[in-house]
Amino acid sequence: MPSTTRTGREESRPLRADARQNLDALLEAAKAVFAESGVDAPVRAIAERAGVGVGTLYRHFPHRSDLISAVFRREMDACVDAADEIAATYPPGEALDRWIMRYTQFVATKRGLAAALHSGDPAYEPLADYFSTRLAPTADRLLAAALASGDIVRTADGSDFLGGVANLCHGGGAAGSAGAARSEGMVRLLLAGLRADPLPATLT
Amino acid sequence: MPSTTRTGREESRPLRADARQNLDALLEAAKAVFAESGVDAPVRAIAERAGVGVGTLYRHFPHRSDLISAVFRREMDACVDAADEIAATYPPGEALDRWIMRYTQFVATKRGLAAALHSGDPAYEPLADYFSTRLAPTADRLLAAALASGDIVRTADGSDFLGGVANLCHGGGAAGSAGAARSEGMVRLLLAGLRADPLPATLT
Amino acid sequence: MPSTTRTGREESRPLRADARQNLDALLEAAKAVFAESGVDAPVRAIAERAGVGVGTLYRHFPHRSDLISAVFRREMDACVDAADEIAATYPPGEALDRWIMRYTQFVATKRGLAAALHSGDPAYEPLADYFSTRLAPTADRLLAAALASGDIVRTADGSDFLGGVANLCHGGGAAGSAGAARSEGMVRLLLAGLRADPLPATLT
Amino acid sequence: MPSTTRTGREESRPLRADARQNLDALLEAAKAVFAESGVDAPVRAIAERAGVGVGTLYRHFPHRSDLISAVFRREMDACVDAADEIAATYPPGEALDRWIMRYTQFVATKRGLAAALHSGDPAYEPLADYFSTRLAPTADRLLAAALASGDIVRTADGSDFLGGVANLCHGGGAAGSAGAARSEGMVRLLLAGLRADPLPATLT
DNA sequence: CATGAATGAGAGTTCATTCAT
DNA sequence: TATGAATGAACTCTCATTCAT
Repeated sequence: MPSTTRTGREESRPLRADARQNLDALLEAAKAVFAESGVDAPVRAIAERAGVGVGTLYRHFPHRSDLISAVFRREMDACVDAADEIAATYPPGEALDRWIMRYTQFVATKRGLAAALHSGDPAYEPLADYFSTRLAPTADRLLAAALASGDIVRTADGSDFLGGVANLCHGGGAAGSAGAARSEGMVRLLLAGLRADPLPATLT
Repeated sequence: MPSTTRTGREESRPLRADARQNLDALLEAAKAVFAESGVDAPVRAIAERAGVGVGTLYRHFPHRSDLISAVFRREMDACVDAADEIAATYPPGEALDRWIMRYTQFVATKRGLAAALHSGDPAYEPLADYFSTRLAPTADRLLAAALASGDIVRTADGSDFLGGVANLCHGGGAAGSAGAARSEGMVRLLLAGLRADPLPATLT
Repeated sequence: MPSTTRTGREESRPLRADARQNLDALLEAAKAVFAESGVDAPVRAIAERAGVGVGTLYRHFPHRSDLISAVFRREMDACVDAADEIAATYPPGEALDRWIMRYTQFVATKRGLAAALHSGDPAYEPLADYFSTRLAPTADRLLAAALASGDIVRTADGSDFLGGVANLCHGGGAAGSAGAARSEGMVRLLLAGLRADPLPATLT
Repeated sequence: MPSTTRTGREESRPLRADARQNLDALLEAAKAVFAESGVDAPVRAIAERAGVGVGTLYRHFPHRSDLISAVFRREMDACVDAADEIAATYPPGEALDRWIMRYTQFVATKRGLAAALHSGDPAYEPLADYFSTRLAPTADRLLAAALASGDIVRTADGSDFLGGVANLCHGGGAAGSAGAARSEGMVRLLLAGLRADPLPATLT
């Protein structure tokens, strides 16, 4: 990998201190701007918020998708990390519920995450891969545990389930607290669906 | 229902035959383009697809929201109309399920519908009103009937429920049939949630 | 002249009654719209105000300049006609002043008249010709009489003088009554200039 | 006076050399285009003439009025500066005449200046203010001096007088040298008006 | 003749991206 | 390396003019 291009994904050598600072500032700024205006927000808004020039942004993140990926990955990591603690603290069913709620917090400020993942744009494949590699298995694990314990009676693909939850949260963020409450209700209903038994033939 | 659907502002004078044709072509084109590229697609793309000049589009639909509203309203009408027949044919629970599935077909190609409804842009209020006036009561009715019959044991606000279903379907359309299958599974799970009993305290 | 094109300028045969009515309505509407929005006002605004379709406007006045000319000519005629009466009633100097003031009324609502006349666009030549043939000689006559009587001590080319007065009135109309008062003061000063004697060498 | 005239909003940081060049090119181009086609000339025409992209124009002058103001202000400054020298060289009456003639040179290529000033558009208030603050007092000063010396026997509001002179010059530029001569004659007549004594009651 | 629907060139404006400094 | 000025494609919208009805 040449030293001139760095996507923020692989780092071949330590960044200079100031470069590191800029990168952090950019990630913070991007997170905030994405939450406010969605992932299609003007590049300039992000650079300004980070206090750097747009050129610097492009140096670190040649494509918009690189920035999006980097931002979301950081938070995916935090979300995944929370799963262990939750699983250790609560019984399987409750752990599932609680982690999903934790996940909704992550997803709440990610306007456009689902759209990006499903856009078909190959630029987002790394992000989708990361999702599949980290978040989906976590969901699978919690689902399996809850099913094994009998806390739920039906399961779903972790990736699909998380995708659904993410979708349910969208618009919710935009519409203020009332929208958030609506979203939460729907997520609860989805979780309830895992406990419904028996099910009419229509839904099988 | 008369066969003439116009710009949303009822006019008393009949349209000229060619104008009527253009209007239909525009609605068809808009529907297709919206499905492909979302409701923010360039105006020109729609006009070109309809085989008319942009001026013609603007004559019929001065604001983008007028076009969006017109397109969506036509299909909302069809969707609502389907409810009566379904309700007359199937027992309440199954009727609910079937109608929701019918609704997912409507929603599948409506990228941006939810975003528009929640955008807060006053231009979309008529559309939101139409949703509240036509679709939401239909859902409420079917939910109430299913609850009364015992086919479901819990209910939800019709508007919220439809919003949730719509959200679950997004991206599904974009990701091809696999995505559609995923969406459908999640919608089924949401419908299952209405049948879950008892529920753990966490989800109450 | 073929019967299919009629510029409003020459009329080879009597117009049908309804055509005549439309033409009058158009001239009235154009006058009003020109006064409000200047001679570059949208064609449609004029047609709508006249209660006719734009096609009708174009039938009578194929070019914008035709309409402008027709409108202005009517009022030029009225203005010229007023000169006789004024000249018969007042001494030469006062007659000049009073007629110029009458002329300012005509010019006040003619935003863009001067611009049109000086645009160099050959389409306005007929209008300029009309101006030279009717208004300018009237001014020349009154100026000559006032000079002969000694009421003024210096004269100017009638066409130039009227052009100057017209220019002085512009912007005045736009700025409301305060602007009109300013314009009037400047016109008075110009008229005063005809009485200044002797003049410093610089101004000769 | 520093040689750097910018967008009208004073900025503390020095412009980059190339930016500075572009800015100058834009001002030159705008001046030329305004003179040729008036202040409503297409933005693109100005950018092209300056050899820059439209984006560059918008960067320096977000609103058309900013560009107009910048162009006109440069020349207003030059015109005002000329007054001191003229006043120091000639007797009051002649100084007035000569400066007004200098002013007509400024105004000759400013199609639309008066219209802009009187448009009522708040965007032009800064320009109008500049006019009132710089040009009008200069005229007032010269008028007062000439009146005090007896070179003229009547005065006028400096702002009104300059406005009148500006109006007299319009169209003059467009109509070539003949038009310019006509305009000049009228301006001389206006200046003569300040010397007319006594005046008939009609003009008082 | 009258109508007004359709056309499409053209104007304004934004913003992703490049690259000179 | 960092900056932000410059670029220009892309988009929205208006309106003069034509022509089918």
